[in-house]
Amino acid sequence: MAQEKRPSTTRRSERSRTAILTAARELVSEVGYAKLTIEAIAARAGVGKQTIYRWWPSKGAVVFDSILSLSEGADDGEIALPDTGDLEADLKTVLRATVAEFADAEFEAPIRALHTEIIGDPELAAAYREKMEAPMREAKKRRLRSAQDAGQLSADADLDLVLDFLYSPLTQRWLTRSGPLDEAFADALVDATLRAFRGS
Amino acid sequence: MAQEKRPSTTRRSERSRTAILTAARELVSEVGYAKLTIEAIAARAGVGKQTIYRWWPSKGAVVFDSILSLSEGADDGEIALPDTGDLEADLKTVLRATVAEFADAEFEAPIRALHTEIIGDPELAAAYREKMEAPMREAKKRRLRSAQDAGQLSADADLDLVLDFLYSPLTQRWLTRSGPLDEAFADALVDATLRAFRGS
Amino acid sequence: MAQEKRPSTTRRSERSRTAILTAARELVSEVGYAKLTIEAIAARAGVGKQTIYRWWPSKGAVVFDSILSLSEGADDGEIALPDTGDLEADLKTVLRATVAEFADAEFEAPIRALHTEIIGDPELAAAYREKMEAPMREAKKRRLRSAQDAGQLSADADLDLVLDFLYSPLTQRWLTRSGPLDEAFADALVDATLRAFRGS
Amino acid sequence: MAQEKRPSTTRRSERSRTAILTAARELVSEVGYAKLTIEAIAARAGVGKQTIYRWWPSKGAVVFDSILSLSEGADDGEIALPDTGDLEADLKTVLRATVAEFADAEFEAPIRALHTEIIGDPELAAAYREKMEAPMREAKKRRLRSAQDAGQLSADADLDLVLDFLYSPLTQRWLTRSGPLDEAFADALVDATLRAFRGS
DNA sequence: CAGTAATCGAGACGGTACGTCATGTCTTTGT
DNA sequence: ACAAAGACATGACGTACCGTCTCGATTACTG
Repeated sequence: MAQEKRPSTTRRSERSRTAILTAARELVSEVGYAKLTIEAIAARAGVGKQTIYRWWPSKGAVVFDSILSLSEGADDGEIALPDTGDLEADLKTVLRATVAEFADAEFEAPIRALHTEIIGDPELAAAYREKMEAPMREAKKRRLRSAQDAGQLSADADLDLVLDFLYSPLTQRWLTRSGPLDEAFADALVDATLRAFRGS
Repeated sequence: MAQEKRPSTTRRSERSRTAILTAARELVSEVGYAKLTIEAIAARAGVGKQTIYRWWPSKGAVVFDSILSLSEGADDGEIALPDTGDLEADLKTVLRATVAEFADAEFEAPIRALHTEIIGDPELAAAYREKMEAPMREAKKRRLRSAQDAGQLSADADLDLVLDFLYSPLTQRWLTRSGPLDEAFADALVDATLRAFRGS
Repeated sequence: MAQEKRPSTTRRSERSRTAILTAARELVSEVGYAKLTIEAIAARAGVGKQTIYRWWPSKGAVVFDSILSLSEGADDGEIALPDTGDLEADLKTVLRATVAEFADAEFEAPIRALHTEIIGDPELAAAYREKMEAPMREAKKRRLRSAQDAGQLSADADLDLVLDFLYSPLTQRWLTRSGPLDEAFADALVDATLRAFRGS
Repeated sequence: MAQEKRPSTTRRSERSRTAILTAARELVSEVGYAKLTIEAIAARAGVGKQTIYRWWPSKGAVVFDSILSLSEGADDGEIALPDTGDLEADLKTVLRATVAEFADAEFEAPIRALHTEIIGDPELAAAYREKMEAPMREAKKRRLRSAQDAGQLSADADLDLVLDFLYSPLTQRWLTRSGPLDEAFADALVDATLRAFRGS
């Protein structure tokens, strides 16, 4: 819960915390991030506004935690990407899955909201990278390293760069709705990326 | 001015229009997009609020026009990227220039503001693509086509995809501040992209 | 309207002003001054809170004006007390009327509210004296002067002191509910006061 | 301590009680009654809010007790007004003392606060009369009775009315700041009152 | 002298109202 | 006829207190 300043003397109500996070998630989906208000979250959660202000510094932080709380518990263990030995196939599977996620309004709305806020709030951006992006990025790198060991990827490839090539165009299209976001696109990204970083 | 609903009877005060656009640009730089208000723009411009509401549908549209007005007149003629015959060198020149732009707070702030709004406003996003991105994209494609003719780029390369590879990682890093944005990064993007789409 | 800071450029909505004053009067009677809130007044009047804050500096000022507005128009002409030639009878008539007013909850509540605020707000107290008490006090003094001319009251009696004797015990009993407030009391006040200030 | 509902099993912390009363007195003088808050009293007294709510029913009750506690111990014995045999002189002495009290901000502020609350709270008003006013009023009546015995005051004078004449104008002026509150005024009140109730 | 129960400081809680700010519309005034 | 000025109803902001409610930690009576 990087965004919260939890004091040591935690007399905090777990019931309220959960209700707030749930309300935030629901409301983002229903009215969108721009029209989301602290008052509406408080009302929906059956909570005083002060209880939100006491524990979160901003609307963005609440939404951040509301998303984070979805994957709670799961992130204790390490995330693992499929590893069938066939890098191309595995990457296409993963990117197609990402494409599917971006097509699901339920998942998409809160994350889009988060990205809106991230652009203007460096602190929130840092928290996002640390708590949400980093674990996934590490998992992906593990898969790529395995590919390097198998000679499917150049041994000296900059893995961060590889991931940028795979995911940035996807994310960009999703955020700006600048083009079709389908499996063909995902596949094309994998193909081109592998051409660029294939082992000699 | 795609965002404005200019009536046929244009009795519009050019003085006010300019003052509003200038005030908007200044204020975005000074206080950021999130804290930008119509009232502040009107006050700074010495203009009634109604004069803004009469001609622009939203805060985003004003900012959009305020950016657009910077490059006014220039967009009549065609933009042309350098073409020395050396694709790699030319692309690195161009991407390094983009990196430099993103480092200049004066230029960066309003465009960052615009991106914030674009994420949540599909209409504004379309206007952005049509009025601001498309001309640049076309110019870039012309340069790439020239490279295809010269055999420096695969003849069947999807040029939109090539541009995505070149620019998406750059834009993504800039927006999310997720890593250093320097010339080395620009060069690496060019190198990898060319590896992926080099003519056989 | 001593409490309002009416600017010269009065673009003020008379409809709103009246609605606010009426709502204030009603609410004081209904819930009492202590539980009266600006928000409730605004809601009842169908008015934005800002419209109240724009024109009145405090809750007390609104209530003050709401009372004042009752007697509006009437205070242009001079108020006159009955003058039958019989001072004792006339004073008893007037004091009995005051007693009756204090017994009427509709009239009593707002004035009691005003007194609560007056104790703690010297500025409001001054406005009260100037706008509401002074005209009545003058009218009473005129009657007393007529009595002096008729030799029913000592020529050198301090008329302010006479009025204090007549009204202070009445007001005090009313405010603190420290004793019965009836016609007998009113009569006793007149009798004793006349004994003290009767012409030799 | 009429306002407290002291249980038989008094486990109550005398230290806390005193700290609360002292804090209340100080704060009324510092910020005035209207801006006095339970939270501020608790904070200043180094006491939990509940400790106040446990023992007092209202803010007014705390202030009431805070004033009452000043004169603690003294009220066991009977209060006696000076009795030199000269009623006029004695009354002037006493009323001048009252005038002096009202001029002392330290004494005046809490009592003014109390009066504010008394106007709107009949229960508190009753407690005030019983615990604070009654003993003084009795003492004053004893002095007046002594004057009746000495023939300085009409034998059938209503002593409560006499006291109203002496004190109401004084209290009224003090509360509403409607005029100068000086020794001349005190003397004038005594003179007029004695004229009204002098023995034939 | 231990057990136990009420009281204590502390402060989180669901609320209400505060006074301010900005929205987008409407009205007045000056030019 | 416009535009500046700005009042208006609306509604969210973030803060201050309300009175209630846990929390341990004293504390002082009782068994």
